[in-house]
Amino acid sequence: MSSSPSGPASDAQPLTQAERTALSDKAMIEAAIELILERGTDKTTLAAIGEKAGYSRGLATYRFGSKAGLFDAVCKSISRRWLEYLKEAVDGKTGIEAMCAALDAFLRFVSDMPREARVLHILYCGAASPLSEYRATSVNIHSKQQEDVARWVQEGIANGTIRADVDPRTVAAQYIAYIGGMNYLWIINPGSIDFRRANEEMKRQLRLALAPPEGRTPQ
Amino acid sequence: MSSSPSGPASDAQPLTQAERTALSDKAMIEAAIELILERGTDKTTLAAIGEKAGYSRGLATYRFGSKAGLFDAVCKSISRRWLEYLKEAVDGKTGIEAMCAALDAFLRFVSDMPREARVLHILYCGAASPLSEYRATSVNIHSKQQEDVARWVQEGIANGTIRADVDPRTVAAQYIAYIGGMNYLWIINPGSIDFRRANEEMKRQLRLALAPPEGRTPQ
DNA sequence: TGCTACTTGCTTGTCGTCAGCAAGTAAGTT
DNA sequence: AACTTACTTGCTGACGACAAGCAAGTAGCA
Repeated sequence: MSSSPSGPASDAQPLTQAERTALSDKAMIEAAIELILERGTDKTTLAAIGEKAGYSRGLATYRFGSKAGLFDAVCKSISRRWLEYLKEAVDGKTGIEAMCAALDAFLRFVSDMPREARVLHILYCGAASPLSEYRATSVNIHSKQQEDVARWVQEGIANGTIRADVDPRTVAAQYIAYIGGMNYLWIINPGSIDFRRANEEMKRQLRLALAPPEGRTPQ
Repeated sequence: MSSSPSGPASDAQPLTQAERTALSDKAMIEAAIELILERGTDKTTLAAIGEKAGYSRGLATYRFGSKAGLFDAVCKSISRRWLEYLKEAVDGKTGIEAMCAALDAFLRFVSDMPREARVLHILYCGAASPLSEYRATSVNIHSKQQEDVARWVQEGIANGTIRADVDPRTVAAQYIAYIGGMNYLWIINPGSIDFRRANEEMKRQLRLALAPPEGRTPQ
């Protein structure tokens, strides 16, 4: 705002059109994250986002079409980063091990990028409202994650590390619900949750609840 | 709107002031619930609430002070009804039995009053936003519920129905998180959740995870 | 009981702000 | 130089919030 009168990158050689949009997109998404953290979604205006990003008040609307469109983009941007954490942690694991690894990955994500984790959840919450224009994004991400977890459970059943009488889809829903719910409690009242301890406890309970009755059956 | 030109109760003897406000309050909260279900919080206007309730566009603002004030009132109104369900179901129970009874109560609440359950969750979601003016309400309710659950766990430990090495506060947070998370998944994508089945599964897992290692220790 | 002063419930007029749009300007591309 | 794309500016309708006014209920006093 003070150093660069014509935008956030006025120096050096000219940028290509693609580079320009990528730059302004990124700046606006970053600005949106900060403003949502500060004021929440309601009190964040498209004009403020554009200007905080170093552009005009109109750019956010022009680029993303609407407030919901912009939030959708922020949602997708942060989700992508979270999925990288998840992918790396789970890698080839299955069954209970995959579920525990995912819990750890989530804890790491929340520790490394608390701002993004917070904003992502705030946006997911917005998706609970009827007629929400980015509900589809939330549904897709949650469905995909549920499917992933259900597959881990199924594989765990197949190789004998998970008792055979649980329903993979139900367990998956419970698992995703637990993570989302903890995140909510942490967001509205951070002091009341010992996230690390809850995670350790949860891993223990997963083993207790999902392991086959008497030691491993021979695989 | 069609039958009563001067409000929702134009017939019979005149009402006292207190009765009049009670009536209009109730009408507006009911109207708000319907509109939130239809359009979500963002697209519900104070004017629409007042008019749907059979009054003027200005009454909702006048009575509740602001949009947030109105949502806070709706939140409290529905919470009160939910707590009645909870109280009746749990009654004098403790430990795992109380936790299972509360799960059943929640399922019953969602079945009996799906509209209210939905709206309550939508409002709780709104409380996740920074600067939310009814966040305090959500925090209070969730804290109180967490304390209740922690007490059940503690009592369960005391009478030997719950293993002694769990942390009541942590278990309580997980339990509340689970319920809230399931509610969210159900709201954004009702088809993907078999609520009843998940409940049965959850009750089984609570018993597995919280019961003492080898049968009951003598109380 | 009837009259008057006062309080409270509710409505209408108005203002500032914001999302969204359309027309215009500047920067990059061929 | 002609064209496309990135971005800005001017504008409008809608909404939240407020304030002034009207009407219905209440209380004091004969």
